[in-house]
Amino acid sequence: MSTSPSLSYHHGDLRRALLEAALVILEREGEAGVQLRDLARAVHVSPAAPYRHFDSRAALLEALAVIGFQRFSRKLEDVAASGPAETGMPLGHAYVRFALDNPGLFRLMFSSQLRKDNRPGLRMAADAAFATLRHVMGGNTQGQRNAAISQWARVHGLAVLLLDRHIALPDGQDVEQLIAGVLAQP
Amino acid sequence: MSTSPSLSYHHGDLRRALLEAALVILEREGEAGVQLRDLARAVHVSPAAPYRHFDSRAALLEALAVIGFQRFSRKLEDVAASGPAETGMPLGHAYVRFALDNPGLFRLMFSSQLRKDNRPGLRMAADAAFATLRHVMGGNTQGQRNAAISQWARVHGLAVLLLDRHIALPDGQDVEQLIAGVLAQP
DNA sequence: CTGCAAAGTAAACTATGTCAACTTCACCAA
DNA sequence: TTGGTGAAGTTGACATAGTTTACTTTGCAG
Repeated sequence: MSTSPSLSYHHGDLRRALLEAALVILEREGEAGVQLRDLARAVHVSPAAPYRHFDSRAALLEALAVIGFQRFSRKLEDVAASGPAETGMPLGHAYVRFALDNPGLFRLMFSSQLRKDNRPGLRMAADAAFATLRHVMGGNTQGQRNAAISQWARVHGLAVLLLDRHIALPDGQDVEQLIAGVLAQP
Repeated sequence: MSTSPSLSYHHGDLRRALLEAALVILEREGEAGVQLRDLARAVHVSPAAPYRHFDSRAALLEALAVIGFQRFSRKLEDVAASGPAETGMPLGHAYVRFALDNPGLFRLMFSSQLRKDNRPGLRMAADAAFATLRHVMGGNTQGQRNAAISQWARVHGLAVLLLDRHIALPDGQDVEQLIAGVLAQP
């Protein structure tokens, strides 16, 4: 999958290579571990090379987060398409599972660092993903809206609290059981 | 409240002064804005002075987060003490309100950056705060436990999503109404 | 009065993001 | 074929922030 190691002056697909390397590091060391110089070294280019493709480190992180939202959105759509959504449970489960499967990415997507410098791309990607949610959950009246937000908040909160290991697992119970148990609540 | 501007060589209460300055900056610029050199300058000491009181920047941030959890815990206890907790609503409301009133602090408390370097002090402060929650909500059976976690997750998720402005307010509705509406859901 | 340890200072080291000036190279018009 | 041009990389340097080491000041115990 990795680009052919053309030893030429030009890398050929540096942007993608940087993002791939960044994703690996992001999951292994978290956002702070994603350093432009390291990425450059990992891909065998000079420290300044990434600037041909990203205005700044923040821009690269934004690109990562956007990718994250796209994958996230896709996952949710898949689930929504497969089942007729009797309950929101499968959707909620997919939401939490995505977070647990991509901890670094998920945290980056909801990082407040990125939110500060108002990056329209990120906002749009996030809105698109949430639009999927909103569409699936439906609800026009205020009551339905509140119910939908309540569900969303619960699922999101569960994901975040599990990610940060704030919820202690009772011995003999695995995460899946816990998620199912919590999402089964009214 | 600020320490008397004793122009002496020794500051007198540098640790507290640093934390106070850090809290202000934390709320104004977020975690990234909390820089040791800036804090030192703000308190009129040399850049290395903070190291007499904190091993590292991370240690200072941890101290801030611990303070946050203590305040948080106290808020929750106050609410729990005042009302007989018919519903969890007042507690949940206090939870969300704390987040909205102290955005920088709240985000720091749940920052994954700090969690990485396993800081026992932070973990203990967090556990103490959550113990309050657990105590108030009660619940020994697995069903009760799941219900409690469900409530907790919903409240936490609501706080986080509101902080990051991911929940759009319908026009003519303020945040309080939204919180009440969501927490009123079954 | 004396001396010692706590609390600050000064100066330097390192790492990282970032920029400016230069270089290569693929590609295309003449 | 040739020559130039712009995109993509390189080199070298700068600024800033965290951190360390060696030195200085000063309150205070004995």
